[in-house]
Amino acid sequence: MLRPTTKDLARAAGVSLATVDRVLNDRTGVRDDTVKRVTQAIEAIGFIRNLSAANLARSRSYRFLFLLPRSGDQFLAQLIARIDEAGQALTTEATQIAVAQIEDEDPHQIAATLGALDPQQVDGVAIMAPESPQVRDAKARLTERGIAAVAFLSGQISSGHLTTGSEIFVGIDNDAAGATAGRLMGRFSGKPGKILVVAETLLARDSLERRLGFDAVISRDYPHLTVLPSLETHSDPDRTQRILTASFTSHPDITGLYVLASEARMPLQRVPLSAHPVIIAHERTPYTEAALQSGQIAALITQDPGHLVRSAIRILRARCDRREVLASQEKIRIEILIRENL
Amino acid sequence: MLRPTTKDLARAAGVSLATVDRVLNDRTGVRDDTVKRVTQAIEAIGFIRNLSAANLARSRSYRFLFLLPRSGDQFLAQLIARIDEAGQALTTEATQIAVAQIEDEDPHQIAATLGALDPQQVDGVAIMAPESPQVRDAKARLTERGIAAVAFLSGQISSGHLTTGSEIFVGIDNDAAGATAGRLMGRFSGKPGKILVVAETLLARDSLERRLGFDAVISRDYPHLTVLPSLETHSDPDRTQRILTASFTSHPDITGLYVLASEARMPLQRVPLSAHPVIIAHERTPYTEAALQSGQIAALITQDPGHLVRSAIRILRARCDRREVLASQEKIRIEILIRENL
DNA sequence: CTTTATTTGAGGTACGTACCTCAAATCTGT
DNA sequence: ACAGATTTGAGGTACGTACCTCAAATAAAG
Repeated sequence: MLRPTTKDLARAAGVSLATVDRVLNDRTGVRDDTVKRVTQAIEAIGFIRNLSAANLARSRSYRFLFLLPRSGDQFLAQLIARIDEAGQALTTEATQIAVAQIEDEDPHQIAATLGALDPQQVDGVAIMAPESPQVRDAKARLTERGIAAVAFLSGQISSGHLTTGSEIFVGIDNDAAGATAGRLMGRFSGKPGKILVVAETLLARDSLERRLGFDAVISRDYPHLTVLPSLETHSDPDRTQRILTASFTSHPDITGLYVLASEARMPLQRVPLSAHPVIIAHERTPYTEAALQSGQIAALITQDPGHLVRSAIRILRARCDRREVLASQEKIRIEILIRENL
Repeated sequence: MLRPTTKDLARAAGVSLATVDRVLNDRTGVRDDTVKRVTQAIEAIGFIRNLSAANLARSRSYRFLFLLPRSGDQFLAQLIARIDEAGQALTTEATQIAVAQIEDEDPHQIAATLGALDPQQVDGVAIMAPESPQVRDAKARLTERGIAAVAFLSGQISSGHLTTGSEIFVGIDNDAAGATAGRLMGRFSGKPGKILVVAETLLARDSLERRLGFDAVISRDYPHLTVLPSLETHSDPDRTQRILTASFTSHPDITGLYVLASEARMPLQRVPLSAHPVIIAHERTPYTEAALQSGQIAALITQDPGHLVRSAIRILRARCDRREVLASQEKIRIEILIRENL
């Protein structure tokens, strides 16, 4: 038996096609008990709306926007590449993907950009922006105006939960990611020593959470290792050079280096050749990949940009269709990359 | 501007809708130069066939079959669960998924099952069966009869390639998976010692390849570790008990245990409490997951069953639609699982 | 230049759903 | 029981494509 159609549903509910249509599309002017009869019939015959046909009929298309920061590293470039790729692949399915980049330092501009989005032109937004009251507010108003939204990679209220209320977050649990790095650092480090932690900035919530997860594991299970206070590069080569040289000089017993940020290129180039620390970094980029291949980096903790992008898109589509998402499919894995499983 | 339709295409090519239809659907009775005019117009205006509408019009549905072995462990159970889940999720998209289990020991029965498939009733098959001439033959004939096929998890001609000719394989590179296990074993093992390798059987190609990859890394980079000859459990508890006890007795310096098969439950229960080897196993099951949580297992090398299933389905669909697949999206990752990134 | 074969065009129906209009049926309050 | 409002039904058109038929146009053969 084929899937029941609206016709079958009308017959089963003992109403006309027009009424079925009214119920299915939340139109007014249907008595409550008639609605109930139809919804019961839906259950009874297992009616499932044919979304393809529906989208065809209303000539609907999904227009999604990825709102990304302007300043970015290779990881951001990867993301954009994956977004474009997904956009290509989805033209078949009436889905258009656009990317907009904004200054990440200015919450007001982000909020303004979100506020200026026209529901007539955009159906959903994936927002990669640091959490702030303005942004949260703007996001809430987006939903009111019928634009779907997901927090993309940053901006989550707290780690460890896929959703906070109706908020959806696409990305990994950064605390767990840090713990993963910590565990590997512990297992890879045979002898006692100090561990240097380098970040671009500790203002970013994700870096902070990773550091916390990292410390928790090291201090609990690897007492022979000491984690030094985080160094912040602020994306400044000179500064990076200075603080790293100073650290390696004052701590000759550095046996590990943990790079919190995705931009591992700069710190790694500054590591003295004499020291051979166990290096663990985040995110896969052409540079970190090469460093992993060459043996300079021991392991990478990553999240697959392709998965991130596709997950965000699936969630936005589900939101637009008022469908539930399969949470199990949307959990982004914390991946461990070594030379052998690149 | 919206996506061009067949009407736009007809206008652009200077032909009628009927002719466009003839060209698009490979019907006979169109002059070569007319075909060329249409195909050129397709390029020129960037026409993309609306697959939803096409499938609606021909009321097409995709019916796929997963052919799995009968005898199986928890990993197989996971696979089946994911297949059912995917089937649920895809009812929206006119895709039906069925599972059939056959005796894995008998290539003839597998070939016979494949041969008996009716193109009227099945559009594609994902085959999880050991490689054999009969099966390969039957698979070739499937394609001739218009049924799409992918090798699922086993049966690949050789590792390291996604495709061999037009053959598609869904699964990980087992040699690399073994190498990954080897690298972790090496890094996790501080002091010299012997490593025990346990498999269900070494007749299975995947176990063999994993072992080779494992050995290569250990012998090249970790000379202080010695890998003992593989032990085969043959799924026999008594035998497992016997050979493991014997091994731990005759080699008191066993510092590592590598479990090749997905069924790690039996060997792990037989490891003497006195020994505290670094244990690395394959596949995530309720049992291995618990062992990872408790700290008995140091790391798991896995492939995500959900990804495997969805990849197979995507490939089968693409085959049916005569589309190309995005290779980058279909590469199954070799995942490393530790307690922190479960 | 016919005759025949091949190629093309015009038009229709269908898929399952959305959305519209108008008339008919049913329910309100009095 | 009636006017008025509300609810329902019947029917149509549309989305983009597939697939069918029949006639008209064109090409190849005699």
